[in-house]
Amino acid sequence: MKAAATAPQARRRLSEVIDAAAKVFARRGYHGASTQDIADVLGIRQASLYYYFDSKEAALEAVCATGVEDYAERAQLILKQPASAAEKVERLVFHHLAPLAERHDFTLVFLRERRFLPQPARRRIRAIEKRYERLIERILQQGVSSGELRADLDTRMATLALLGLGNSAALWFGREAGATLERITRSYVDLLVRAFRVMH
Amino acid sequence: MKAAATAPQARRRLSEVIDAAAKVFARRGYHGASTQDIADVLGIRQASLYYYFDSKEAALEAVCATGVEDYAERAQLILKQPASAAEKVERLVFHHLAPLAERHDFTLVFLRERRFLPQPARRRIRAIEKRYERLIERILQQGVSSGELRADLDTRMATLALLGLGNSAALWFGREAGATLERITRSYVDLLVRAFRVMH
DNA sequence: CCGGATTTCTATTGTGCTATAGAATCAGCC
DNA sequence: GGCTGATTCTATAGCACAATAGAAATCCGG
Repeated sequence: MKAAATAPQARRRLSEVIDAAAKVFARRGYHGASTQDIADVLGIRQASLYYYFDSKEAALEAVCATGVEDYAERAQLILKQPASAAEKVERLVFHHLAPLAERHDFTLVFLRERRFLPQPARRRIRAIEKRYERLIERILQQGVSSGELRADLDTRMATLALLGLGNSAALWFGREAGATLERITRSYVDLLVRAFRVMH
Repeated sequence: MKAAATAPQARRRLSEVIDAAAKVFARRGYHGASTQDIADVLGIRQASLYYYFDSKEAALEAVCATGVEDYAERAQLILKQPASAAEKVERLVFHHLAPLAERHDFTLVFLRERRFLPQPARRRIRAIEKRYERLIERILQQGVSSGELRADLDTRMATLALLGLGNSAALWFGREAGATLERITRSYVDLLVRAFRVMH
């Protein structure tokens, strides 16, 4: 980001530009998208974008950052809440999938294009991801300790499974007929809880 | 493909070229990769590639086709085999993950870059995918009918879950320390079987 | 309605890329 | 040892793209 825009109007315009970048990157991929494509969405000239960004890569980082933010914070809250392990898994899945409704493009760009970020930006983004992953794993370990989840649960693989399910849903969400957020959430929570909890 | 290469030597050389394309597309993404990059891997000139392919897009299709082929065939065999539903799920997962050992690049390119194929090629590839998906769903339905899997299982979502798990593993396989194919397979089979089967 | 700040514009530079055309080289066989 | 087809080469056309410089337009508080 170039200008330290603080005025609310400026902020809003900047977020419109980021939205446009997200839309274009999601549709065409980072390298397949041109800055001209983004400008077209906004109805401005290609060069005008450089008032908002120093580079195309900076635009990608802004989109990816929007795509990851909040995940770790929400997981942190869930970790601390007094609730059963099953409820915590449900909340994790719910909050993982919910952004698909309003920020689908950002999620897609984060998942597919973050690997093209230049090293420093990539590390910044990866740190947030890692924090989120660790929180999920701790929530599962909590469930194991309390005896609600199976003692022999491989919590690392379980974490990757939960993330894999959620992230894969992002890839076909909107193209899979009949797959509402509610149905996906219900199915996945059901699946994970059955797989994780102790028998009874 | 340009030349109808039939000599075994020519076939082998062509597959070397496709391997190189897979490697480069996997690393840099389709649009981020140049034909020069592929030529560099092979130690030949950029223009020489056009002896093997009519276009960069044709190279992508060849890689994607290699990435999907065999999946549907194997699922077809599993569907017909006399085995328990749990065993069939195990074989499905096993055969879904096994190619990661030898054809990781092809799998990655298929998963991430197939969407950039021109319409006709994309349809050809998608037809194979669809067939694979339908076979998985039929195997699950078979298990429901036989009473081995829960009667209230949402087989469509279960199919997407199985695929989502397997495909997400492809994305981090090789970078996740300690995650051998065997461990991943075991964890995922265990997870899915617990989630799908009737209580007891 | 003035003046500074914000936003968008025109114009351009330089680079990298896919793809084509046609020449040169190589391998095997008669 | 030269013919033949397969493979790789040189050279280049032609276009698209990211990014810069600096001028114009627009907006807003006083």
